[in-house]
Amino acid sequence: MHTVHEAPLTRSVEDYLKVIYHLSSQGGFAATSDIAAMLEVAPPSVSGMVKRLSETGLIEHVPYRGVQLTQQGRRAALKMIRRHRILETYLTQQLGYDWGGVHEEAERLEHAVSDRLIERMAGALGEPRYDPHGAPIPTAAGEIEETELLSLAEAPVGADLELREVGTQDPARLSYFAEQGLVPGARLTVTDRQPFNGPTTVRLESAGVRVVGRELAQALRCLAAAR
Amino acid sequence: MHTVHEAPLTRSVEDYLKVIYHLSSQGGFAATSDIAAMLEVAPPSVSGMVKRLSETGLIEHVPYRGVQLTQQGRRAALKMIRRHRILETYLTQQLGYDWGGVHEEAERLEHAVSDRLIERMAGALGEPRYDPHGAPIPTAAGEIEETELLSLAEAPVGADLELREVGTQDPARLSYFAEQGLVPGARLTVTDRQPFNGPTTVRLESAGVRVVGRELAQALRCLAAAR
DNA sequence: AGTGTGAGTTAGTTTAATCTAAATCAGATC
DNA sequence: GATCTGATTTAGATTAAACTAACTCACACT
Ligand SMILES: [Mn+2]
Ligand SMILES: [Mn+2]
Ligand SMILES: [Mn+2]
Ligand SMILES: [Mn+2]
Repeated sequence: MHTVHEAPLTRSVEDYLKVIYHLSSQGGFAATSDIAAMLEVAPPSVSGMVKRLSETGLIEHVPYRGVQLTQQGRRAALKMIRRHRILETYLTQQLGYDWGGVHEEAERLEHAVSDRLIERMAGALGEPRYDPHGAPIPTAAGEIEETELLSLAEAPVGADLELREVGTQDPARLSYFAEQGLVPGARLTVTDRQPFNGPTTVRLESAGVRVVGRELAQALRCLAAAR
Repeated sequence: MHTVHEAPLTRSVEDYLKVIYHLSSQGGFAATSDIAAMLEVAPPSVSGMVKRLSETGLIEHVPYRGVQLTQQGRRAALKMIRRHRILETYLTQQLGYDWGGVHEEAERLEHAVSDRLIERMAGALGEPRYDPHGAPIPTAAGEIEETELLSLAEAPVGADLELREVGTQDPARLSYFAEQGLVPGARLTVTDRQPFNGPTTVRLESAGVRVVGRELAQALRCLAAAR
């Protein structure tokens, strides 16, 4: 089990790997333009980086089709995702950050912390399994829980659901969700959906009725509630 | 009090400013070769950076003599030193780091944290005034305590002293100091000094006698003890 | 005053990461 | 099957930060 040389990755490389992980997690290829959009860089910048990453063996590139992570790349991506989510959890629970402001801070810190620090934070938190947005935290060994979740926008009327994960990192949306009681763990029943991409209406178990437009509903990822 | 543009500083620039601060804190100029040695880069790298920093107005360069910080540069340096020392204190007090391992971690984190995070950490610690090595922490406003300290290597025999600051960041030396009880706050009396740069012998108020070689004694900075 | 030496600077190269402009590809449409 | 179009790649430039090799300066010593 001797790991070879392992040149340290740059901040840029680490961010590319995370984005490629997210874009290809449903099995497909990550497209150049999608990577560019998520990282807010120009497409040629991505082409350049893609060449270097595939020479290093972190990704597989099929020209004009897209990229996928190799085993090595996936390992590195999951390590960064663990760092990011442990940091978000720590900042929220120990330093009073709210779940809107935490992403930006973690986005920078994830590249600067040592493994040691992350494990100390995880220890102080009692090895948390989910971040403040409900996203699963990969283990130090690189395993991640993969639960099929259903977005609220496509849940059938009548379904009893548990909100598990809030899939946005926009502070404004997050603070709106929080004030609506739409947070991970919330129990709800879908009572109505309007046609033509219209809003979904839900009844929250511990609060009132909420009408959620399609765009926001897509970010709310749920699981059939245990009853 | 409107601050102009303020382009964000790079990691490199921030480290240069800190080093220049330390090298010129006794009033003089920081020499190119000293900067190079402390940052572990080649002298021409320093010359190049010096040109850029003086164009930006962060330092004043007198060719062949050295550099000094401008007001703006000093402000930026003190901000980094605050970050570094708050981080060291936080890692030590909240996350179980020992005072040997903490410097390296802070050296990277100081460039990634936000002002907000630093102030949260400082708040959680009760606005600490000294870091784990006894070094004063600049305030958020950029003020730093400047106490004249006497190195143990030059303290007269017979002096009653309080050890205030341990001026090294080498983990091996730090752990040796800790096991000898030579930590900030320790009270001691100088009982002997051998000639020709020989060792200093001290009696620790709450422990026994210690013989300290010249090199280590120079790192122990003391103040005449209040009695 | 002349000279030697070490410190400092200049010149030129390298690598990572970005950009814009231009060329090319692949798949959809006619 | 030819053509259009948007996505992708290539080409070439820029900036930060480092390096080595070569040159130059300041100053101490003779
Ligand atoms: Mn990041
Ligand atoms: Mn998150
Ligand atoms: Mn640093
Ligand atoms: Mn310190």
